[in-house]
Amino acid sequence: MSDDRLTRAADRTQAIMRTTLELAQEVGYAKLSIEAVAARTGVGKHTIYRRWPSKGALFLDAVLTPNEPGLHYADTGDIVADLRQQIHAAVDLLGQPPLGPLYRALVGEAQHNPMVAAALNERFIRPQADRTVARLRRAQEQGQLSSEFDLDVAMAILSGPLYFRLLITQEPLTHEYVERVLKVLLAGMTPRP
Amino acid sequence: MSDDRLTRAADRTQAIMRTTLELAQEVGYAKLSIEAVAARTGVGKHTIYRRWPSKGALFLDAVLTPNEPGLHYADTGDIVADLRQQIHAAVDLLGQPPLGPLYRALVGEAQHNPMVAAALNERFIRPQADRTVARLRRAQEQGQLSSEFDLDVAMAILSGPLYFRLLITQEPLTHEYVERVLKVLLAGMTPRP
DNA sequence: CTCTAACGGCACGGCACGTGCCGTTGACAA
DNA sequence: TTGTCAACGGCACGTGCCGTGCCGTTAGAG
Repeated sequence: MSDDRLTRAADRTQAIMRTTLELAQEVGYAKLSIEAVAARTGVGKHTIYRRWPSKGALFLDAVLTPNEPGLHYADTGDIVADLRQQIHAAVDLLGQPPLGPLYRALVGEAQHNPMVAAALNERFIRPQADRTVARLRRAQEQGQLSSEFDLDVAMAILSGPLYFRLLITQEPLTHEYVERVLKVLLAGMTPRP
Repeated sequence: MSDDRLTRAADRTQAIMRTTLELAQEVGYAKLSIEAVAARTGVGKHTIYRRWPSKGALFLDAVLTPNEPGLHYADTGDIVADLRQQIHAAVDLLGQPPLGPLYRALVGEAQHNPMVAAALNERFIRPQADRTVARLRRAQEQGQLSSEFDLDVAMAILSGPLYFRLLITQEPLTHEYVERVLKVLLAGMTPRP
């Protein structure tokens, strides 16, 4: 079996990513070192550098891999209910530990490291945004939204204030807050006669 | 004159901050080192550490000090015109070099360093947000906005999508984009009978 | 004419980086 | 069964920057 080789390698990869998340939660991303990850995992530094080119790339993989499928996105036929469900799920996921602080650090690293920024976009941001816009488009085609309504901007208004709180003002993300955002968005969203 | 002492010290402070911005633009914030700033400024490292406790604090000061007054905020009596003027000024300031990339790096650092996050909030984010909400409140009192309209959320909808583009999707900040955001916001903003 | 604080220059120990080398392990092919 | 080979853990190395001492100098303050 050649599977054993691959399985052993995959196991090590998983173990390294687990240790990375552990250490990041204990000391913070800024003080995280590949040296420490290697030591705690019981692995040579080469084994890490063979898989990831930088601390940022390792951290990105460690944070995103367990959340790869992204947020669940229902289509119940009711666009308001679906948007509400989705934005509350985002608050639950990003607004609290464990993922919240890790995700904040990941976005922070993306500001310094273009490779991390690109990968974060492709693996998490864009798929999520695309699903939101697609759902909005279906609603628009069914006449639940005004036909001139700007779907891309609507998506940005759903996400932007959430990220603004998470990254800029650093106030807690609450369900009450996103509900207020949703309310204002809906005021400009419903079809006009 | 004791002024000479203070003047010399202030001159050195200015020179260090100038060099910091220079080097940050040349090599990026990630590769910026206090050692290099000291060397290029022709200054001992102590002289820097005496003024700032960390690279992050130095960078914050270097970026914000020249932009301390914040964005100009007119009150022409027309709330729509004022919001439009203000958000376009934000695009001009943050959407392009030199400040754009520096500001992105600053927000990134704030995700790893609570002191930087707090100072960024107090010196730039909150004053700006407060001015926006205050302007909205005046408009509301004058009946230009519905009395139940959520002013804090309106501010977040003005800022959030802008930061979302700047930090997350990293698409260029354009006047056309913020104009679309404004249009959607206004749809939920006007008074209802 | 001292006194003193801030200074530039230099050296230091410490840490993490990224990269070599070496001996070992274990799956696979001959 | 034996030989091959890639991945591995362990170790050491040179490098860069950290933050902090010390030392001699400089230029106002008293």
